[in-house]
Amino acid sequence: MKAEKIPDIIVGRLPIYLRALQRMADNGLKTTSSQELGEHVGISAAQIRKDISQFGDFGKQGTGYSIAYLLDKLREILKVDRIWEVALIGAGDMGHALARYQGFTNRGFHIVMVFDNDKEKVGEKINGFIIEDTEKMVERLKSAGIKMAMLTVPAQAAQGVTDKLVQAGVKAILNYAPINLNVPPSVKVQYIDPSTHLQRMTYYL
Amino acid sequence: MKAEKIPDIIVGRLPIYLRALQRMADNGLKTTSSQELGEHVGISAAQIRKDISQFGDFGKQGTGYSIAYLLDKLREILKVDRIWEVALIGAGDMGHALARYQGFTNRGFHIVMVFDNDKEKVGEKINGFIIEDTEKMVERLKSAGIKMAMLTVPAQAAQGVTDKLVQAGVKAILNYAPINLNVPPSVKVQYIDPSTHLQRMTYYL
DNA sequence: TAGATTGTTAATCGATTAACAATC
DNA sequence: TAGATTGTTAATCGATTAACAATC
Repeated sequence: MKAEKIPDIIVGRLPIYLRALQRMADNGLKTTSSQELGEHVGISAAQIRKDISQFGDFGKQGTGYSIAYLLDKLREILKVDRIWEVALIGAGDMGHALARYQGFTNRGFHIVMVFDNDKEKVGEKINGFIIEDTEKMVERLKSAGIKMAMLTVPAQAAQGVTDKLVQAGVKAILNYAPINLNVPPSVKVQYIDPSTHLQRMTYYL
Repeated sequence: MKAEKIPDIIVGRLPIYLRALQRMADNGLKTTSSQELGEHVGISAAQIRKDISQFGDFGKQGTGYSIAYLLDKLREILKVDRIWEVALIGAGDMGHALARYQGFTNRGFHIVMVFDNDKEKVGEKINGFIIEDTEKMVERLKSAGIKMAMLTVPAQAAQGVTDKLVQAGVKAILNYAPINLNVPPSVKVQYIDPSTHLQRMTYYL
């Protein structure tokens, strides 16, 4: 185990391992090997061992990894051994789909607030949440100490909302708007843009 | 310009450049430089010049790049100088949101079919499309010659549907199900899993 | 014990950056 | 012309793979 700074590219693979291990556990498996896990996620066994060994000696020679133990450790490393409260900004179609999405449960996340700047929508209920006015967002996020947000507003509104999120102390943004966001280095952004993802594949067609 | 094989990591950045340039064009800008584009997308000027120069000499010393010309070239390279017909499999919340999504227009994609295996949903209309039965999917995709699909079915159904897509000749899959898909090397997959994306950020919180 | 598989080292491979001649 | 910026080369940096001693 090394205590040095872990490259971003390795951190990025851990959730993939976590997801595959979770699935193995759900299927009743008890142990796995770097070889087997690698086949599941399409990554070489050597790389998986190297990645995991950055954080500790979690395996056993001859038998591999205890799935339950490795799951625990990965959740701990990724800090998803707890539930993170997430704000959802933008109550359009995509916002609605995320508000109803079941896939956050057991993965460490829970939507607790929904905002929209459309006065017509404010006050409406969506999956049990009352849509709140974006004008009150900074105050609400600050007082609730929320660190994560999902952004499903139109592209032209995204940077403005982002500035407010940063101001409110949000440190991680999952951005569905098809635009690059400008944030200070202390704030992380992940991008989900279906068109961009599709365009990564058309080159090969 | 080199005619050699282009690394996947470079191809993956082109849609980001394309999106930023599109935005500049929308804002009425005519030319840009690797420096300026780099500031927009958070990539070094040197890398942008190197990436672009893999495909040709599209810039001019002293003045930079014509935005319109570079847009044309990037669209051509990425093969989004045409409209790709895309099938949507899974008419749940996420499927509905994608069926209504406006962001595919002008980016090279058009949803033309929607499938679901729920007999209750089959026949229903969603954004003008009639939801079709997954049983008829392979035949329908084959005869329409569709090469791209978006998958928004539950995780436990995803691999089965994927096998049928591959059988139908689909070569690019945008997978929203939180599971790794097994496909032949000739088929490309891109993954969108909000929980995985969020978990890439919690490590830094 | 024999077989399997880890963690780690060294070698290889690939990607990024810095620098600058060419030239618009 | 002078200033700006490209395309490209060489240097640096980082990531992946192969191999194997350690050991369960």
